[in-house]
Amino acid sequence: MATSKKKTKQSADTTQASGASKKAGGVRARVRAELTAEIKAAAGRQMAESGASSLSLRAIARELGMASSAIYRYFASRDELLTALIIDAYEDLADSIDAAVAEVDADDRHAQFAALARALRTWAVNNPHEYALIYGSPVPGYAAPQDTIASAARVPQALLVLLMGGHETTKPIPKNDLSTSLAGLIDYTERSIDVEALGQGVEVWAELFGLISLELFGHFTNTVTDPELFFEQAITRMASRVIDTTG
Amino acid sequence: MATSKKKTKQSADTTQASGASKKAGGVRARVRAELTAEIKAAAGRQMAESGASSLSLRAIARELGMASSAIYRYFASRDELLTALIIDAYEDLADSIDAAVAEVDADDRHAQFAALARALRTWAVNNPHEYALIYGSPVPGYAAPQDTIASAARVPQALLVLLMGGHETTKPIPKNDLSTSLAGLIDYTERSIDVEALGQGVEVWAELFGLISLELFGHFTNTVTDPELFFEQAITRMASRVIDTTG
DNA sequence: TGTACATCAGTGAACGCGCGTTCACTGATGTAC
DNA sequence: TGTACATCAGTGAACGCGCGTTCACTGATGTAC
Repeated sequence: MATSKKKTKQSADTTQASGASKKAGGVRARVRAELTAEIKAAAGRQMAESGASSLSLRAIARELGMASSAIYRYFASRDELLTALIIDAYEDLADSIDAAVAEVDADDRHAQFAALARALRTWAVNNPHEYALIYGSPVPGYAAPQDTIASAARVPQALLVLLMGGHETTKPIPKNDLSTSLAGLIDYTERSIDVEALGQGVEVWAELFGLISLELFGHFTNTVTDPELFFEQAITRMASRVIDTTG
Repeated sequence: MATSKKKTKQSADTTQASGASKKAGGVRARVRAELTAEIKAAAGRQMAESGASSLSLRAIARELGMASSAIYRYFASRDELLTALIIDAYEDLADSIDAAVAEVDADDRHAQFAALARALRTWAVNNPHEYALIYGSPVPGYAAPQDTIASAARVPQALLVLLMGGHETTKPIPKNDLSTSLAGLIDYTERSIDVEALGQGVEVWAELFGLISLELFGHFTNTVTDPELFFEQAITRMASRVIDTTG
């Protein structure tokens, strides 16, 4: 709006990247979507080689055989590309988990939890750099914008749904330390879940990420010899904690 | 040894950084140790601002008011400095934990575990970048050398000692999935600990790091409203798991 | 205690590199009449 | 169906930056006799 209009035609050039084309079905729009995907794919490949923080727009352009400046037709900046990758990672992980849980008998909640846990670890092992991108140390100088939050929430949401299945309540939320520390979560679930069960859920959630992070980031080397096997056994114990709790 | 000796005097220049001075008590050696510490301190300050992966020798030199090449009298490369920082972080954390545990009655193992857990989280909260450096996603392009392993081991060692106190055994190790997955750890403890207890120990260990990582890396925002309070409650439950198990 | 020599810390210039981002441009594709 | 114009994708040069590392050097500090 308040942009300077010194030059005649091309003054709107700068903010071009973010806006999609008008007609969703148009040829141009389709080609644009394809190239956007290709850029993200190349970025993913690069991340797999040297990690998220050394992701370089120039290297991506090189790989795709285009001028480095051309990337700016698709992403306004390196940060915007990073954001897109983060969202994609969350969405991909959430899709994997949802699909795995959906394949299991809805009544067998132990099995559902096991499916969830396995899907989480499998995705992490197969996409270690994407995992590090979203659950490892934050990329320096990058601040995740609001856009990522909705996608990020989809992942724990899957466990929350599981909890809801067995620990619904209409009782008033007790006023204690647990309800204080989990205030945000309690609001998020619209006060429909037993607080003790919610607490166990968060603990198990943490253990899942702890197990996966310790494994992926190399802290199980020479001690936990077979992390997959250990994970499998931990699943059983975690399932008990998260399913069998009584509020 | 096989280095080219084109020039007369200074040919041994290159490998100067790693070798300490001869006399430990000499003035030069003391000054050298001080400056080494100052470099590491500056590096720490820089890390606190922008993370470990953007650590720059030039920036450190600038902060200390010296030529960037002078750093090479103290550290042979950026990687060597990183290694030193990693070792320092492990050592500092292990010292904190050991000190905290030592302050508690040796017979009260619940209290000992609580002290350990609290010391771990407190250190992490106070040194978030050091924590990320050692327990977050690995710094791209950096491979931790053997030197770090001994220091790294000191941290879980503290929990192991706690476990040994209550779950010593001379029974033969059973041949099952658990003993297979934990083979490395079992060897490390010289087969003197109950395997079930060891498994619980690893799980609790993972939960501790999961809780801290999720908190520090921003995944508790808006859900776990008071992470410290929640951690405190989780400690009690984790202590039961790790102390009260019977093999 | 004094002198000759070796060692060491620190300098400043330079090499070679890669990066994000901007800019004015050319040509192709779409749109309105 | 054809023409005029606006939009868009992509180019290539350039700006300005910071980085790790090497090198030949100067001067100060330590060591051996």
